[in-house]
Amino acid sequence: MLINQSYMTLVILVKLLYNSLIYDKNTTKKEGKMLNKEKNRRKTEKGEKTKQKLYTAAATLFNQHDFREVTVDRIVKQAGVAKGTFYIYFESKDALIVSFLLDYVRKVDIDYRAVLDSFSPGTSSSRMLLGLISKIADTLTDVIGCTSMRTVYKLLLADDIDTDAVKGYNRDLYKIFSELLKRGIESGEFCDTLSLDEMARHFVMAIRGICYEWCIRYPDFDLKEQALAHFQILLDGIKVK
Amino acid sequence: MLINQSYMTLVILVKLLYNSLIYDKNTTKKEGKMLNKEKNRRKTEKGEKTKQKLYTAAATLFNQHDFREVTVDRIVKQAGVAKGTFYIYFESKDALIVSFLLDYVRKVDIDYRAVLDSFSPGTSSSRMLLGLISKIADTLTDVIGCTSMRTVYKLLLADDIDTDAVKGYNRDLYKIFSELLKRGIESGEFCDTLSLDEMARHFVMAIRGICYEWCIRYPDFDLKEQALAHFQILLDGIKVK
DNA sequence: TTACAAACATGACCGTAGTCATATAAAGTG
DNA sequence: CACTTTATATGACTACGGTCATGTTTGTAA
Repeated sequence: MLINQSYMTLVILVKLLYNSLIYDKNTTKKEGKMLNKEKNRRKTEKGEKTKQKLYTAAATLFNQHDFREVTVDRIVKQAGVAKGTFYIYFESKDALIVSFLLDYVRKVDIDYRAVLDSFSPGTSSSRMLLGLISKIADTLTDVIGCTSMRTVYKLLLADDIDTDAVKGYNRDLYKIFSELLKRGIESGEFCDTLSLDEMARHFVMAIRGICYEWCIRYPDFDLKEQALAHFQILLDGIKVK
Repeated sequence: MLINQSYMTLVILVKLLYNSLIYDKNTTKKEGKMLNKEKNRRKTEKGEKTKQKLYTAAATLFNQHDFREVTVDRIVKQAGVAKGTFYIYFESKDALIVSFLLDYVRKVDIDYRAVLDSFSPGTSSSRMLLGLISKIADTLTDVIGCTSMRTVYKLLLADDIDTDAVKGYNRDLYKIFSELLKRGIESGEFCDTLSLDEMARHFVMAIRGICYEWCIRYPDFDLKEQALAHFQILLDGIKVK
């Protein structure tokens, strides 16, 4: 349902959506303590192995069933460990899902610059931006899928995610847009009444609004088509008249 | 926390967000059957009374505590009925929350036309639209509140909401935008490269994107300011050059 | 070796949303 | 009236996410 590796393209959008959303108990906890001698590596490795067992079990199940259908009990049973053990390595089921989605995204992630570079140098910034949007839409539709995005959006709204983590959640896409916008302003294509930062922020907001709409209206909503039309308006709004 | 009636303004946005999202088991079930003689009204009234007891109990608790803190057990205890009874009248706890929010919104809702009519006849459509956005932002910030909006957005993403219900969720705001856009096009202020329908759709999407951002970045996000800036861009994008 | 701390593991246990077989009472029907 | 149907009500029960006191293994240091 989720894995569909053949489609190679970029997934900036999703990546940024999870960025620093990941609060991996294990990693965080160890960061400060595991730089001891080599001796206790055996201890650590055992834990790491258990964590991996849990993760693998979960991943297997996630690929076969809906997130909701995969219970923690099933995961621990499949992994052959006790339930309590799960919570040694993962903050919550949600945290594991986020972790899983992030890993998945990493696999299909490629350098967005490759996409931008594929355009001939003379291409207008608008065109490049629309090209990027197009790619993102394709990836979301064909690789990530609506179900996963839904989960992401729900998790982002979860109360138990610390504010700081959320704040930096979209640095990446933000940066890309920022660069493209800068290019457009410098070439005199876009006007600079708004600061780069603000413009980029609005673009990120827009793309999330569209994605959200897609999530709740799926399948009666053509993400790519709507996204392109929407950004066309936004671009017209910032173009030099 | 939620009730703050002194602030009288419109809440189209939220209203539309729930519209037809409400699947009230009782009402739906009865619609086809309760048009019998007057005799069975006593039966119905008893049920209606129980439902009211539950609703009132829930409302009381919701006004004192967070939605999450108000458990179904607490509600039925306060109402003095058994747990199973709750599920006769409400599909789920979420459904009740949605119902509650909708009712709440109805209370603070006023005719949006009053707002639009408050502008002098010569006012540009852009200006009116921005005025509307401004009002909506105020209402969301001061009356509805971020917590409730968060809940709404989460519920919209819930898997167990039937697609049909979601589809028509934004008719109202859609209509308002549509009218304003029509006015703008007729006066030659906006260009008509896109159909009215599509333009309105994009506006609705935009406002939800901004609200979503507000929900996850709260309190470090000025909804009104950002919304106005965003719509300024969109308006520039559809203005006749 | 002994003692102790830290990592690792366990499963009984809890709170909560939601279900269901069962029961009762009211309304319709003949 | 008796009989059936249907709305109403119940609370024990299940499923699931998450917790915690307790126990076990492993590494370290006296």
